[in-house]
Formats: sequence, C-alpha cells, structure tokens
Amino acid sequence: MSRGTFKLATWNVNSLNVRLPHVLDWLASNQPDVLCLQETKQEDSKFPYAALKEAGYNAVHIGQKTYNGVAILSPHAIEHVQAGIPNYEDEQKRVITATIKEMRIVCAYIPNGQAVDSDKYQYKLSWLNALTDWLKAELQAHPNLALLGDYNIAPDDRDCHDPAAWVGQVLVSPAEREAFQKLVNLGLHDSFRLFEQPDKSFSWWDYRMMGFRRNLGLRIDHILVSDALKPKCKAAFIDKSPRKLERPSDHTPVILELIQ
DNA sequence: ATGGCTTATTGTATAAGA
Repeated sequence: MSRGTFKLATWNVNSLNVRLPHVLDWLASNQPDVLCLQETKQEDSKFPYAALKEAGYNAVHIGQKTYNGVAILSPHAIEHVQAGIPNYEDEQKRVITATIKEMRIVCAYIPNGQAVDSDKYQYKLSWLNALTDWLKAELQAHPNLALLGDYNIAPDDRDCHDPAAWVGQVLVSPAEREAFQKLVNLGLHDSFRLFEQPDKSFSWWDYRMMGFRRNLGLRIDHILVSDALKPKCKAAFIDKSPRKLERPSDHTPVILELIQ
C-alpha cells in the first residue's frame, strides 16, 4: 500500500486456523494490496472474517474441512467473485477469483499429484488442462490478470535444491513442467524471473530433515502476470522470515510489487 | 531407508502433504 506501489502476495499457510497469528503479523508488517492464501483447511463458517476485517482486510474464501481452501484478502473492494474453474466439476476447493482495482486476481491451489504413477497425478494434469483452457478465455475478458498460488510445480532445475535427485519426480516431472509452460504460453510471465534473484531461491522446504536450515527447498509458489501487467512489474521476491517463526507453514510468502 | 514433520480427524492410528 506504500505510495506508487501495488503489492501482491501469495502464501500457502497450511491451516489458517494454526497460522492466523502469522498471517495477521505479516499483514501488519507488509501491508499487501492483495494476499492470496492456500490450504486454509477450514469451512467457510470457521474463516476468520472478523479478525481480518479488524486488521483492515476484506476477504473472500471457499473452503472445506481438512483439505484445500483458498482465500483472497485485500484492503480494497473485492468484486465479481468466482469460485472454482467454470464448467469444471471439482469437489475440491482450489480456486477463487475476484476483481480488485481493475485487476483480475486468480488464487489457485494446484493439486500436489502425490506421485507420477498415481491417480492424483492424472487429476493434477487434467486439472491444469481445465485451468489453462479457462484462463485463455479469462485473459481475453480481463487483460490485467495475475495468477497467484501454490502451483506444486518447480518450473526449472534452478527451482530445485537437488535436480539430479529429483529427476522425474512429482513437482518437477516433464509433463508438469510442460503444463506450466502452457500457462506461460497463454501470455503469462513468471514475475519472479523478471528480476535478478539469488541462487537457490525457494518457497517451500520440507518440515523433515532440517530442510529449511539446510535450504533443501523448491520454488513452487508463483505469481504469473499477463502481458499487460508485465511492464508494471517493479520487484519480486520471496520473504523467508515467516518460515523462521515457531510452528511455521512449510511454505513462505512470495511477493510482487507493481508500479501503480 | 519411500523414512524423516505437521496438520486434521466420529483420532489414540491414519491420510495427505511436497
């Protein structure tokens, strides 16, 4: 919200019930214009609308017990809200879309896929197909569009701490990377890579094996922006500080600053 | 070594995440 800058962010919180204090602290220190959350893991009746409102944030959410759940937070008006991918049957609450300040904001929790030989992997690929087909139309209607979320895809070897060990695994497999490329081919840009970045920049670290301390991570949370928004991008970065707190999410916020 | 943490659940072991 600082003058001249419009700040977008995405964060997989791995249970908003547990992480609400971290989210409120982060909102207060960072004052984003848009924060997309994934894995709220709660039904809408449990969503903390009041606490967020008190912090100055409007919110829209679709969620379910235990799994999934996505939300968009903003101090600005949140309009034309759409839940899910239109014309794609899916019981899992993974997408919410809204218009904020004449920008179409798509918040997505792309399926994990579990393992390349699993049904969940097939679901992931078909789900990505449906998302891509729909976004093609959505981009025509809304040239100013950003797709923020947990993609569960590390698009390039430099987005993986040990590419050799991960070859062919879920999150880095060729079919998943092709699906990511198809999103890019719609006229979207990986905003993080529009700028020079430190080597071994990641957005997720395994809770096990001291993954964070050893920086054994992946960059799987992304902010893709449309052609129309690309010239407005001013800075992009990952904020590792919430990952250092007590009881952190395994993901950490990814941020994009636009020139307003 | 397919483990290792963390979360949530008609829980006290299981499923899922990535």
